[in-house]
Amino acid sequence: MSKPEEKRTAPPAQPCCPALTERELTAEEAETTAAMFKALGDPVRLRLFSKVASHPDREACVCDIADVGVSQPTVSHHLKKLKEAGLLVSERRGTWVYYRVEPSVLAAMGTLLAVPAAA
Amino acid sequence: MSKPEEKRTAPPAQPCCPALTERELTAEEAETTAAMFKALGDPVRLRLFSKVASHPDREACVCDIADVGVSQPTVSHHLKKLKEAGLLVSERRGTWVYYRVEPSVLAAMGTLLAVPAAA
DNA sequence: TGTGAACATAGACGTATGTCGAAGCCAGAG
DNA sequence: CTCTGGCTTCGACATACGTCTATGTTCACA
Repeated sequence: MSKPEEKRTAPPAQPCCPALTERELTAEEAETTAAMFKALGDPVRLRLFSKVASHPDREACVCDIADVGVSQPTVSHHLKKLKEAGLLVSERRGTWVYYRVEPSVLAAMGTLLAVPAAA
Repeated sequence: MSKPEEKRTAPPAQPCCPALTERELTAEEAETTAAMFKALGDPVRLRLFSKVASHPDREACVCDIADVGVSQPTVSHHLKKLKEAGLLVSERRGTWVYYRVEPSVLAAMGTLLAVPAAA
């Protein structure tokens, strides 16, 4: 524990993987992808994400979404996690900070869960 | 039509939700839905799930998927979690136990992440 | 320049989670 | 019945996680 490990703030948002039903994921793919699912795996984070995602232009000021039943620092903490997972990006505009969803990542996850018509 | 359902600690997520971009989730919806994402939020579990999902007929014997770098009891533990989340169902056939994906749940999650063309 | 508002960071604390080895259960073969 | 192989459960442990309060930082405006 010596060097400050830097967390990814840039989206890994590649066409990361095929549909889960197509072929099994490699250990590496699983690591990356699981991180995204994990980010949405908390009720508070999921609500925050859906609040941002359902806002006009899919972006929202923190002050507009902060009412989720936990303290303000906790909200900030969760938004940071979502950002680190590449699901949101943030931008400061004067007094306020806006969070916006990364559509490519959303699409990638959708693809991952796509289930072919074959039954 | 209706067959005896097995016990789950997490309720089925059939009617669970609209797309995340459509409207914000209620606290209750978020709770249910987050549980599913959480289940896929671990690399080992995600690999196990993709192994089952990519097998013929989307089902596989434990012995076919157990090679994910952790001990066998740990594999069993993770499969149980996936089952509790409603993502897999299991069935014993003689000596072996088979796990199968629940397609409806997969589809529900896909819908959740669907991104409208609203750009 | 000072003050207040909006967010972020730091540190602490209790609980949940992932992992293992050992032991238990169940079904098939002798 | 006994033995053996496949899988689950049990008990224990270290770490990660979510939450809080207190404190920082950055901006707008008088």
